Amino acid sequence: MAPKKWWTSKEEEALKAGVKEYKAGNWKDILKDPRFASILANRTNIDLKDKWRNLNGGGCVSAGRRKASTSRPPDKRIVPKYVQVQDNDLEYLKYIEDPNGTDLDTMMNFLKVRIYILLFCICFHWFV
Amino acid sequence: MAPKKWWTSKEEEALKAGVKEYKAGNWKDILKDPRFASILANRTNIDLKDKWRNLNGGGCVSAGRRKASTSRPPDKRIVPKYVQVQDNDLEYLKYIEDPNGTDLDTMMNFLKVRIYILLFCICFHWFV
DNA sequence: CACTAGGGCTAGGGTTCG
DNA sequence: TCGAACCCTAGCCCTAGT
Repeated sequence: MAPKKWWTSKEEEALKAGVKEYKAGNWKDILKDPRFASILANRTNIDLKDKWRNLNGGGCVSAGRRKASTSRPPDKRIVPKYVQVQDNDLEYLKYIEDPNGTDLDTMMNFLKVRIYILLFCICFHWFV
Repeated sequence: MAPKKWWTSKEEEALKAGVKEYKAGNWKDILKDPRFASILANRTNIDLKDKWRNLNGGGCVSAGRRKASTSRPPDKRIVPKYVQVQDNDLEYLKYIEDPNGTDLDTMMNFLKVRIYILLFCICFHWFV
């Protein structure tokens, strides 16, 4: 088995746009489109098919049918090893590219930059 | 939820022998082996995997899949809806009580307090 | 050989129950 | 509360059919 390559939002959006353009099933056509080729460079037509299946509830691709989702609603509970992103946190994260989430290190770097800018503004204000 | 079927010693020994033969991760191969098939008749490959995980303290299970490593490296991966806590992030989080993690809002409030303290120290230093 | 549909498999986090 | 057993699903693989 190859190590899992998790789909990024960018890839997911490219796939959705590709399906909108070429319809589901024409995976190779999507891959060959120059608009999506670079984004989906390390995805195969099989990968596209599998991802589309997952996006549609794991059922079959053309006629979706699947039992009701049993997934837990995104409440405020403590999540071991993970920090859950709440809706009201989006304000803090809106400048981070991936809307689906990001690793904490990236977020921390983002916050550091914000702090440095804030400090610079304060210093500038006091000097002039 | 299905009623729990507790593992017998015989099943456990068969699982261990199967892992010795086929390496952990090849659960279906173990089930198909005639030496173990009858003993593990009412266990699925998922059951084998889960049991092996329990036998090994809940950690990583598959050390020898036939084709390649399937385990995803635990670094920097993008996690939709979740922000993974990295080892080098513990520095930021060590003052938060819950060792298992916390929701992002709590962490953000913690960071805000740290920033206010920092600003106060700077102001104090400049005034005196 | 190239491509797609669909079933099957594993890993790993989550959930339930004793 | 804790852990064994079970559930859920993303991503990948395998095979049949065209």
